Amino acid sequence: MSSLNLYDTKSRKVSSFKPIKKGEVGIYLCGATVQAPPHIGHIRSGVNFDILRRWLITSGYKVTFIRNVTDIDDKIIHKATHEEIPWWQVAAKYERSFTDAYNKLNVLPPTYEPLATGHITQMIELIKKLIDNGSAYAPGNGDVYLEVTKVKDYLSLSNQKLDDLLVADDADLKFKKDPKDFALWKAAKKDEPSWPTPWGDGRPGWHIECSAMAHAYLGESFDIHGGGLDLIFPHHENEIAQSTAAGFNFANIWMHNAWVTTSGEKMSKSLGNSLQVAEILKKVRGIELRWYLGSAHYRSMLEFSFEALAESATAFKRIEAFLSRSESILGKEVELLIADEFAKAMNDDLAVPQALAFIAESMRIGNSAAEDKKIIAKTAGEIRGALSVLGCDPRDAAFATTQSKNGAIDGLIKLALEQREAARLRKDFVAADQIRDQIASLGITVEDTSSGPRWSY
RNA sequence: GGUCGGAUGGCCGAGAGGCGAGGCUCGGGACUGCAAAUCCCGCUACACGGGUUCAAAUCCCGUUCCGACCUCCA
Repeated sequence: MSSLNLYDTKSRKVSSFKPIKKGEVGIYLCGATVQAPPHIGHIRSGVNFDILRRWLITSGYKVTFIRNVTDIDDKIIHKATHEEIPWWQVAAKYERSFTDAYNKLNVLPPTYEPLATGHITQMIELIKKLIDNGSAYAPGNGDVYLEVTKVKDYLSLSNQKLDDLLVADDADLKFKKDPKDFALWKAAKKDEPSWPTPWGDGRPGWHIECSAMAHAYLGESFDIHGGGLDLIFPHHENEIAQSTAAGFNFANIWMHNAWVTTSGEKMSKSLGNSLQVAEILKKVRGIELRWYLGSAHYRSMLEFSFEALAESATAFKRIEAFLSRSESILGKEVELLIADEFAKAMNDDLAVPQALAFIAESMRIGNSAAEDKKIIAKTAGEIRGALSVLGCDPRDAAFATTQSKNGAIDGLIKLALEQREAARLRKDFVAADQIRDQIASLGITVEDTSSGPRWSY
């Protein structure tokens, strides 16, 4: 069996994955800033990294997966002020909407999901360390800045030069030694939430939380750090700066997922609510949305359209139908198998599109096999195994439906179908079709097969 | 200005020197009382202009267009 190769943003190459500790993987994923409900771009990131995680688990690794929640930032404060409610109510509300979206798309809960505001102590410790070793300074206005010119290899992740960066027009030159120095800690403005520190009351800068929490849960060095493309600079660059300035090795490899785009552009708030996860789930099931979001390679832009989503859902239903047909032929639940070809695709930097081609080919073989149980068990098993890694196993409890498995209903349908079979035998097709139509109007599909009628919800 | 990605058939979406990934849609056929499902066949694409090569969607040079980031961002 092949072994895992992953693309690293820093080296810009695909190379063999070597965990720091044999058999174990530590992953830190930048999660949501909970200031609005999730749109499908946010959740694509969750799905992409969930596929990575599931593949690592399937490959035999013990995975520690940390995904943070940023529950304090400018927008949260702004929204709280605007809505006249405490900041933590804003954060809690949207944190729940993210959790709900993750659950509906079968994104596994992280091993731990730390909140930024729960780790102020760790942040203060880290900042102290940075001040003590001369990497950071507190100019007396209550802020603490990291001195970027003192950081070795600053901007190596995004491959930029410090001098090439555009300087923000409103850069504070009164207290900053260099306009590109960034805040580790921000002094509290009037009526803002704050925490006491040796430098005065304030709140965390944007990047310090991830350095502090990754350190707290994964240690000084860990395997994979992930997030969306736009986090490369400044967020991840600054995380690296803070962590390495503190003497940590930090992340070994960096993985970034690409956007969900609309009309070729990154999603923006101007699109309104239509692309929020909750809205899309009114049109398709969670498993279908997940299938769609996971189907493109994680480093490729995914051009969203409702048409493409609907087509994708159609394709997925075919696979589901194949699995349930297989179950009825086998007379038992399909066993999960991992095919070599599927593993090979996944090991190649999670080449999901190749994996999908494998699924399509297996399904063709399975469908052509009539009722050959050996072939059905293999193809259906390998397909279910693949779906499971992709988080789209229809039998996964996360997608449990409320469909009735009531014996009385099953019996009544069977009775109706017997009536229809009788009508068909006496060539009374008008009556037979009438029964089928009536059953169909209840949302039940009837298919005639060589071994009698088959029905499904 | 700097950094980084794109452009592939009706649509989505892989590939990165040599047998046309795959899916969806559409058309034809097989099967079927019909329908559905399934299978088979078809729809021969790689932004543009040069070049390298026996061979280029893929490599090189140039051009056009689109997008992302440059301290709010998945």
